[in-house]
Amino acid sequence: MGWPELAHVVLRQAGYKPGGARTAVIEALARESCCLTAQEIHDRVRKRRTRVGIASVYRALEALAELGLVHRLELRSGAAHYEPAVASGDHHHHLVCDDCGRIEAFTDDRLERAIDTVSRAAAFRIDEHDIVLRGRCETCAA
Amino acid sequence: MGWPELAHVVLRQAGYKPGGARTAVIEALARESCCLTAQEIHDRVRKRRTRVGIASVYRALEALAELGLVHRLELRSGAAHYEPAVASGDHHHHLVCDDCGRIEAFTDDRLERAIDTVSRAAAFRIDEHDIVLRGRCETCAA
DNA sequence: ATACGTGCAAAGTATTTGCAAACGG
DNA sequence: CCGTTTGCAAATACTTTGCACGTAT
Repeated sequence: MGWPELAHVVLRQAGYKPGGARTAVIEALARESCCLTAQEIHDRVRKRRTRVGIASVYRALEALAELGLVHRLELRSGAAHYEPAVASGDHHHHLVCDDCGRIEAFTDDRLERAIDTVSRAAAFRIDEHDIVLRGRCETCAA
Repeated sequence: MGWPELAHVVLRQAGYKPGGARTAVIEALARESCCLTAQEIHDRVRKRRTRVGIASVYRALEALAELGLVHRLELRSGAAHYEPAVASGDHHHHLVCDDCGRIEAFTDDRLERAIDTVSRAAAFRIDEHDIVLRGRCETCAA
């Protein structure tokens, strides 16, 4: 089962009824699986379906984030970024260029294990983690 | 040399002239070294010095962040949080309760080493990293 | 004297909310 | 039918900016 199907199942189980706007948001997220802002999602959705309000995009993203289906990232660019939260496999984190804003994904097992250990030892019941490395990309460093 | 003194030296070297508002912001940050919002800093500064504009607080924080003297954290609470960036020693990260918003600091050497390794291997020239673990605090988990 | 720092008010931007109409079961 | 979802517009919250005045060198 792909992520969009999973999203629909989980939403239904949580008592949400299917609606055009939310479905379109899910499809847009599935199509480009990394770091879209609400505006970017809105733009993409509008290309396929006219008359979609940005408020509906925000509402859809809020519901999806609440259910753990999308991951919300604060990358300091002013607007939040959203991406599908995949159960396992391509769990990743981000590099951000402070100069040009370029965003790149990376994965690292050792880092992940260290995070797991800390999470288990913590007083909080941890169920999510955000890691962002900042600096300059190859181009901007030159 | 403590952090406030360091901040003044670095600011002067960068061409900034001393001014009352910025000095007050530095003192406020030094007094409570973890996670204050611009509003909270403004409130604290006003208790000691009347007639300080929130704009000056933001301007001071921007200058300090630019010079690497304060660390800016996006914790999803709506407002950004700021804290002194200490060279070494008590470099730390944060646990955030998604329910009540409680913020707690933690440190972990193994995690830090893993981050260092990833940073060195990355294509970007990394000079900063943000790590946030999210979940429920002891109280809210119950 | 000159340029930078500051307070205030206004503007800007991302996000949320209220409400009536459209929609789906 | 009935409650949920949606689009639109207005409201909100945080942050930035413009400008005249104060302040330090």
